[in-house]
Amino acid sequence: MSFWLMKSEPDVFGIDNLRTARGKRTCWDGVRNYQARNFMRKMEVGDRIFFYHSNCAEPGIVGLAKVVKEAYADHTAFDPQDAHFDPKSNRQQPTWFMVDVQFERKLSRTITLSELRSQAQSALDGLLLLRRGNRLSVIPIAEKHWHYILALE
DNA sequence: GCCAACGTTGGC
DNA sequence: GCCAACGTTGGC
Repeated sequence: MSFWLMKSEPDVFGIDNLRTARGKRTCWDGVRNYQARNFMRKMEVGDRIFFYHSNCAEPGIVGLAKVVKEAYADHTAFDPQDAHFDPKSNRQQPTWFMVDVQFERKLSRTITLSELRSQAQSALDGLLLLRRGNRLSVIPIAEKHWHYILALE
């Protein structure tokens, strides 16, 4: 089993959108970055996910989710009407993939980015989320970091 | 293959 | 709204 962090903008799709989605689950479509795509293709059913709110007043981890379907073609790349349409991707040989994720629970409070950053030099050394200039929307989390961060709740 | 221009991400 | 960081594109 592996551990991940996935970013989403709360104004677009926040933790409450996942909580109230049908089956409390959704397909994670729209990823158009090769590194993030490659991480998603490594995901397995049962993998744990930190749900992270980005581009908002208080960026940080707000909930937990899990992988419920492994990577498959992101159909939004085939739709010319979709904002994430990519003419280079096709059904025979898809460029982009998505996984399905399911809500587990909200945290009792937001574990903020600044809080994580304050420990970047010690307990959370090497956390990719804290790497300078990092913009990846899908990030692997070391198991020891996962447990440490959860204990901050 | 280099690199400038451009678009996007995301913290602040 | 600003801007640094980064990825992608396209001319050469």
